[in-house]
Amino acid sequence: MSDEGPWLGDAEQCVWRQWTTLDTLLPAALGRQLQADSGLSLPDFAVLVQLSESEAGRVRVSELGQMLTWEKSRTSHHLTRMEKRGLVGREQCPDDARGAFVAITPAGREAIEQAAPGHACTVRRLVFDHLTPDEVRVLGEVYAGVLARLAATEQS
Amino acid sequence: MSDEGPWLGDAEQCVWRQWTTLDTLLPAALGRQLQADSGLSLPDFAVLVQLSESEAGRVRVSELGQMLTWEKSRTSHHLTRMEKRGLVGREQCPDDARGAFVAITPAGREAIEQAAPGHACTVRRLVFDHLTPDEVRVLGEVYAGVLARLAATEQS
DNA sequence: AGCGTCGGGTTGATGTGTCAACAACAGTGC
DNA sequence: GCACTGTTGTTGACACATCAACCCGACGCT
Repeated sequence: MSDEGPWLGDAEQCVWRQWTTLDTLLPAALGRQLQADSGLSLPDFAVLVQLSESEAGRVRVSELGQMLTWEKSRTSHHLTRMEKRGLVGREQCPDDARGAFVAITPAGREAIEQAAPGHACTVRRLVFDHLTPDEVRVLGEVYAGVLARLAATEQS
Repeated sequence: MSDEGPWLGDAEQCVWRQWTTLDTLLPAALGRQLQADSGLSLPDFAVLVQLSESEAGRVRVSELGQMLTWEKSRTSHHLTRMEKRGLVGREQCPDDARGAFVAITPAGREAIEQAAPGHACTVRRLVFDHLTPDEVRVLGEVYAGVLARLAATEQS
């Protein structure tokens, strides 16, 4: 286990393939359900969650990017698409003339309120309903560790 | 836990956000390393792994799609891009005139042999080096369960 | 043979994500 | 005031992913 060569051990190899497969299939399945159910994509949903949880339903664009851990250009592009569909709107920032707010629109709020229960249910059905509290705890610890190492790598 | 409402519990909610964040950051980090190191993308690498592990370095296109759990059009589009860069080649199938083989080229083999150690090392550094065998085991069980439920959902 | 259906694979349109370059403003120091 | 630097956000070009539509050869039927 964890020997010197560059390669992964058998068990690790196996888990890693499951990991990448899941990375392909799970977002695809969740996205299809969400799309069919409410016309939202998974990224749309993530944006609307953050906005609807925020004070006055609006946040600075960069702040939204940090909450989602999205690159700034990804954020900008996606907001442009969502704005075109009337889910969010951009507003000027009084304090900082180069900045901007994104605000959820009534249509956006309605979309997410209609979409959320079904989405949460799908997540539970596919993932959490069959997990023990202990497994959830281990997942949380493992993910926290990987995220910490990622953060350490980024800033170097 | 796992009560009646459609929502996730606190611990589950937290793990789910970690999960989606990881889904954003981990492939991005791995992809950047791979790209900088060898000019390959993560999907390129996945294709080349399958091909280099296959007999004679070639497989049917649909078989490759199944190994990667990719949609057929994704497979086709990606092979077209890789073919343009000389990493793989398409060959006719003698048994079935509508079918096709993909084969790894010498350039493709060289690319993956040069890229693999660094990639494996990054995966170990970010993920596996800090995991106990027990955590790896739990991950495997959890992922297997989710994959099974996904498979069950697909065909319904 | 002729016909209908299925399956393998490609294509085009569109949505999504990344990088590099840029425009515009803020903050600091002179 | 003026340059310098850092930050906010947008844009364009390109890689990647999905869906629906399609082509064409295989297979089964009569």
